Amino acid sequence: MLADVAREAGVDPSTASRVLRGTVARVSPETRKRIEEAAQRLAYHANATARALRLARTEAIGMVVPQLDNPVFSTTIGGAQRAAEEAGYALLIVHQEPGASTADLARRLDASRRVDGWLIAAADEDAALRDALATLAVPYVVLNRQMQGVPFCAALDNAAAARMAVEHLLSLGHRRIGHLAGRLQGYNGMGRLLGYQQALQAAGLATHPELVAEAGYTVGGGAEGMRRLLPARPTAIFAATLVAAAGALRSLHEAGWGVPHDISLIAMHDGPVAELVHPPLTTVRMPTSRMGQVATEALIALIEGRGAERPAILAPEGLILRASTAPWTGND
Amino acid sequence: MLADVAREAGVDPSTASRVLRGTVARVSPETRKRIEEAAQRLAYHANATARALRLARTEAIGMVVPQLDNPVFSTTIGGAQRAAEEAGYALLIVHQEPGASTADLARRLDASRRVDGWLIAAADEDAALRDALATLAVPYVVLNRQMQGVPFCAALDNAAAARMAVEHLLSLGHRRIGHLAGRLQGYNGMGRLLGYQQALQAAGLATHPELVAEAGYTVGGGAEGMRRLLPARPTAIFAATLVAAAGALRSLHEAGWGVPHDISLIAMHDGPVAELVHPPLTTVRMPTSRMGQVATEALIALIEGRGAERPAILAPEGLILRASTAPWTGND
DNA sequence: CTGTTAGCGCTTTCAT
DNA sequence: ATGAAAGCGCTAACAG
Repeated sequence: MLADVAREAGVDPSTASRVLRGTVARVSPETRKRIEEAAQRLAYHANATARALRLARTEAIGMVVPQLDNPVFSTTIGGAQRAAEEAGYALLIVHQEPGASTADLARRLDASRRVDGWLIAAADEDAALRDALATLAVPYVVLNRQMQGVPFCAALDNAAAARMAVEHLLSLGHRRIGHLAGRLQGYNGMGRLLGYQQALQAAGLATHPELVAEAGYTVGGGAEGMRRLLPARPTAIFAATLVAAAGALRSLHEAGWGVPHDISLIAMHDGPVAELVHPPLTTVRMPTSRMGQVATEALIALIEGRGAERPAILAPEGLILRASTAPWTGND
Repeated sequence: MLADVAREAGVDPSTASRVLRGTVARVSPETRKRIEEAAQRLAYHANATARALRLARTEAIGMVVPQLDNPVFSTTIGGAQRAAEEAGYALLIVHQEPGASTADLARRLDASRRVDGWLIAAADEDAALRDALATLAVPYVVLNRQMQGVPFCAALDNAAAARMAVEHLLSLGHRRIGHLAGRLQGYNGMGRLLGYQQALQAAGLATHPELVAEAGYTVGGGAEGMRRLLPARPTAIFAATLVAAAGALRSLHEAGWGVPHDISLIAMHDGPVAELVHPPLTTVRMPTSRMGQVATEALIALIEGRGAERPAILAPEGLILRASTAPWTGND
């Protein structure tokens, strides 16, 4: 209790508060010293609840995530946590159950004023989400996608990542490059497809519809998509996600195609899974942790009235070369 | 604001509070109705901060986790989140950075009285953790291990899971069964080794030291451990974790041993990774989500003064049969 | 059955 | 430079 510290130092609580909060206070050095020592001795830490009530700021931010066990989100949380802690904020995680509408959940917590702002990492953009965001009483920031009319978004540069992946394959001599796409309706899936097309175009290659299969974000989808791509006889594949790539690996194995001997495979996103499969996957590493950090910093800026900058579209961190890609030597 | 609701309903705030909090209140039905309608109309939700200050309870619990991207922890968080929400508590995640001492982090938050209790999922038990726990001002519960003198622990029944795995291999006719162990000093690694030995013993088989290799919890460790096991010519392996199993798969592949043709492989813990590798792994599924749930319920009981029960040691959920195990047909 | 009163721990004018 | 006083929004005695 502050009162204890004040008593111990022989001053009024208000004076102790001034010192301990580091206000621009005019306090005599001796008094300051006495108070600081007393606080130290009593291991004083301000009661966050009382502060929050008085200041009308909780110094906590909430984060809505659709899945915890997806490395993309868990690393994003890591980045957010670090940035929050850095700025003295606590991070409250709200795991959005598959059923629940994204911000329905948040809304309840929002109304109870437990947090000063929201980080929203929604799986999908839908009208319901938009509506919910509009009713939020506190600032918010959207992660992992851009959305029109949202104060701040932090997203990955999907097109650049896709280009980087495809350019790698091109540099290895591949010309028939297939794409296992994410959801073609979604922000991220769309961006990756676009980058894939841009890279081919820049290399003077035509894009063939039969070289693109929507695989979604599951192993089964990846396996199934790969099977559909096989007849087109690609010599290399750019998979939109690690999970889809793992599925592709399975189909290729079943079909008797050796990786990377018969076909090269590169995936977007890096993570432990890339080293667990055989062969280990060459990937494009994305700054997911940074995305969490950037979003959190922007949110805190918003909360503290320092308006946020424009949306952050984060460039890929680079290629991680492993064993799943190799030069094309065959006669195509 | 409560005052608004009270005004709208033409009553005193205290009366509105009584009704809205569902206190055992003697309030006339009409008054109650007026208040409830007013609250509805104004979309009233109590300010959690003010409540917390008044009640000296935040209705939030904190959870310390060493890693977010480990499926064991992410599913545990999921279970905790559900139980917390069910009981009206918010869940505050504190990601323990590799460097930071487990509860050092918690301690700061603890002193600020942001949470009513702690869920501690520590990676390791050490003296520092014990000391830190002892200084906590609020109740806590330890997950993923048992610790002497801790009010409540929720852990997995490692021995039972190991027995289940080994018994499966035995039932397939295997007799030379190796074990890729976790950390042999750790609670979980030790329990798994014990169960492995128990199952062999129950089957009247001797345990051979050369059939056990400490692999830790990394791919590299698993690969390396498997290499050390090879000379002993096991016909089946029980791996303490999925990650170690994935590493083992790599070594086996490099050594030219076919799975499950030449050797069977079963791992503890089930998760997405089991289906990503080739062949898909047979596993023992563990109730990690339930562990989070049970721990949270016990913590809330502790917080609310209903003393918690004895430690919960959770039995495995069962065998998940995939393609990495097969009957032993060779001449051993 | 309902209103009055006090106070949770802190910060911030406003006085002195 | 420091103290006194008020109040953030809510709940729980205590009165009536």
